[in-house]
Amino acid sequence: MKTAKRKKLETAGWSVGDAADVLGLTPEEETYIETKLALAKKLKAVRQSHKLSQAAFAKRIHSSQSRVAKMEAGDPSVTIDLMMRSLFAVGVSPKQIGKVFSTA
Amino acid sequence: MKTAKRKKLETAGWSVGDAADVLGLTPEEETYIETKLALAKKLKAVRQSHKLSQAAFAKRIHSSQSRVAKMEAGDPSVTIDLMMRSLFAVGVSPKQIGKVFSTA
DNA sequence: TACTTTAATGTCAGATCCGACATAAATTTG
DNA sequence: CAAATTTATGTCGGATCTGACATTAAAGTA
Repeated sequence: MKTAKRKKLETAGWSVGDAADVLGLTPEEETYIETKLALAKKLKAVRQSHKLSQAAFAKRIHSSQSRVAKMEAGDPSVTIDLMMRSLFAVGVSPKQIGKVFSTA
Repeated sequence: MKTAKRKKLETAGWSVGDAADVLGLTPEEETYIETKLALAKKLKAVRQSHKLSQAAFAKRIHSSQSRVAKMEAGDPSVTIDLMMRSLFAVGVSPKQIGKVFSTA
């Protein structure tokens, strides 16, 4: 099943650059996952730079610890939408997010 | 109601830069909407550059004409997620999308 | 080591989103 | 102008996402 495949891929410890070439994912799926992982990384970096636990960060963005963990893991159950809204909520600008994509 | 307010704002012909200051939206809501409108604009530009009708474009991205119209209008019922996946589906790279954000 | 804090994983009900359809409005074309 | 094409708007069932909770695993501390 496709979702399972994705999950496996995402949680298996791939670094941001290399999710691409592995299994039968379409190019757009690969790109989507890479983008998500790049945002996940940014999210974690921002949280840590504020010296917040996942629980504290969750409170800040009106979410829950478990969902923050899933965001940072690039879990299939979280959307880019939520990640971007979370970044906005802690003051990261679209321009800064743009840089994340340029790196992806 | 908040959603209605958003809809009104988005469909009232605001240009990309100035959704910000109007009604009782939180800064992150404003940023979210601005980002969405920037993506909407990009989506329309890409579609037109390919000389495709919304219907033809929809077929290309496995969606429907009505949803494409809503995407290009920045309708509250569409997410940034869908817009980005649509852009990926027609070959726009994350880097190119990054530029869109830098402009937002 | 035991204790504390933090992070990861699974699940679920309610909320939101999506494609599709119908239909109306607008635009283009002949 | 009328016909054809394209775009806009409203709605809805099914699919997906979200916050919350429970539980476990891991990391830090005394």
